[in-house]
Amino acid sequence: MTMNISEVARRAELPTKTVRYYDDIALVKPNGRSEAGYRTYGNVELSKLVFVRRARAFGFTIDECRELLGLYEDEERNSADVKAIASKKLAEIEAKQRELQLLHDELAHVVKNCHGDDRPNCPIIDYLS
Amino acid sequence: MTMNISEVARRAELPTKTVRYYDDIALVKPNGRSEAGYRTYGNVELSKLVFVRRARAFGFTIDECRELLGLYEDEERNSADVKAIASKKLAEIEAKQRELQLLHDELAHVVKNCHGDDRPNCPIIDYLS
DNA sequence: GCCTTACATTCCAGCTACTGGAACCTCTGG
DNA sequence: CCAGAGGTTCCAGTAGCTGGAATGTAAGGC
Repeated sequence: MTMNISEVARRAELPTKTVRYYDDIALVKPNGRSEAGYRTYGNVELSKLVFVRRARAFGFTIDECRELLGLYEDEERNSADVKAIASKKLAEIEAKQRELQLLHDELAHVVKNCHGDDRPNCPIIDYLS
Repeated sequence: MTMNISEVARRAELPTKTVRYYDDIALVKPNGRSEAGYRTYGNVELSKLVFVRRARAFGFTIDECRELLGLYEDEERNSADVKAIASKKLAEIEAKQRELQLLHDELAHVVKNCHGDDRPNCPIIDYLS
């Protein structure tokens, strides 16, 4: 399964520009180049791109993504290290889940309590103050 | 309850630099200035800052935050509009929740399946490929 | 074989959302 | 009155893309 940049980008749900940028900064490298110099990608690279997209969407920095990808790549690293880093990131994600729930609830409150007709003065204003 | 910038920043869990920046771009304005020109903040501004911090942490842009804050502020806007915008954002947040769960599960898989001793070769490598 | 169209390349400029630092002013306690 | 903490503005720099120009290449129709 070998793909050009636009196909891997489409599947990873990332702009091609971003995929090219991730190559430039050596975050996710193509698995090779064609005769003409086109980047080629396989399924492993696709998985990494999807993973990075998700991690980036939740505020992990590029360097943190590098660290997270390292979990999959560095077979030399012993698995106690892997487990320690992954556990730390997992705790961060769980904290993010709780915060996201709070944001969700705040907005749900708006949706639930605004009557949805044309009367002005949404009750959320009192709620916030 | 009136606060200086450092106190409101501490409570909102934002850097003072960022709070000052949000004033500059007119996202969250202080409720006034002291004699000496110090920014002053009340509870409403604090709530807004917390709300913005959460929204920003999940990839909403500054302009989207402006729109979301508008839900609380614009008493002229009829509540059908408010409800429509809030519902749209709520759907986005729910999509983010599902994506975050996927990221969580992927990492949990690492934590669960890496034996956590010093044997190399974490099984996640096979899982990804 | 050539033309068109779509897609690829590099490079460089610009944008968003901060972030650090300099130079300076002000409030507070000893 | 002075030190130190915390406030101000302004300007420069960073992270992570993102758009555009100039150019090269693969694939199907005439």
